[in-house]
Amino acid sequence: MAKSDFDIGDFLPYALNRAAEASSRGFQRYYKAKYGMTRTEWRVLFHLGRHGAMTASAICRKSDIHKTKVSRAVAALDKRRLLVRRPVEADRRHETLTLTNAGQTVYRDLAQAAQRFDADLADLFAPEEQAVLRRCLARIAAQGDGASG
Amino acid sequence: MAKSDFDIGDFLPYALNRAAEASSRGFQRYYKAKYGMTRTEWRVLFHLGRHGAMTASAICRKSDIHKTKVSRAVAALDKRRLLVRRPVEADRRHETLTLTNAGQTVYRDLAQAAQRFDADLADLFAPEEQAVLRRCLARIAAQGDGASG
DNA sequence: TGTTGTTAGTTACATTCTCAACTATTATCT
DNA sequence: AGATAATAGTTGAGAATGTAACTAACAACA
Repeated sequence: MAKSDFDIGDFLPYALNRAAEASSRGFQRYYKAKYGMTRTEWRVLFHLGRHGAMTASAICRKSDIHKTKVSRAVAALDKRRLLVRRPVEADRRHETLTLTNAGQTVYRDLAQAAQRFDADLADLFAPEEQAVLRRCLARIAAQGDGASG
Repeated sequence: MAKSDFDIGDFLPYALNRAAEASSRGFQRYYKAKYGMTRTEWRVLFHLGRHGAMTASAICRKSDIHKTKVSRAVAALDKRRLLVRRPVEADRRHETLTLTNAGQTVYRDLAQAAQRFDADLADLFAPEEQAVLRRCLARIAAQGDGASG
């Protein structure tokens, strides 16, 4: 059964990882150099900028980021005054997170930069290829844990 | 220019990351639970198992893993007696790394497991889709740093 | 031979991640 | 009401990573 010539380059998770790292590098350098931001911080900022005020746990659900990472990212963004936390009256375990004006400015800048990087990447492919690629990626992500053993 | 409805899900590096993480999870759990291994350790082991004895710097070149990570992974594998280091007579800066019998056993087990996981993933796609996917991933990885601004 | 530069690999430090334990608040069930 | 469980979010310890500085061995050239 096991082909002895199975190479690590054939291993899909490996190929995905390398592509993910390569494609992230440029944008990562951008927000790191310009705002000293972490990937998690950027993602949290993005969710708030794109979808409006929400609680930390809502971000967790939407993004699949672990709550400790979100918690720390929120603390960092709060410290830099890019967002404010407001306790929810009805349930004081929750805090509503809202971007400040400064936070929205950063969000807009990063969102635009992200679009530029994305467009550059998209140039590598024909439209049909890109469609297939995105479809495949979505399917892999959706399949979640799956994969027997 | 900037479409305001640009969503994080549309951002290719993000989609790649999620797919990479989702696809890695199962296998990662496997080698972590069974051998207490790190991803870097597995990769180093794999290179040695697949391509035979080589030096640490050769592994760095082939795998694009940073030398400090390789160094630590080699130390860990050495400690568990999965490989042996043999200084190269002609140039004593080098060490030849060779898997022990125990190391080869682990390699074979992990290589087979990797193939199983890979096959399960491949089942998500039609053959043409899979071809396109792999081609796209290779192109992204190859493009390396690229991406202008 | 001695100086300078390069390469292989390790070590140190600061940051980030993971995982488990913890506090505070609300929900449930009797 | 009172005990128990669940949820939101934080904190702390240990592992993993990234970056830079370091040691040791070789190369090249005066």
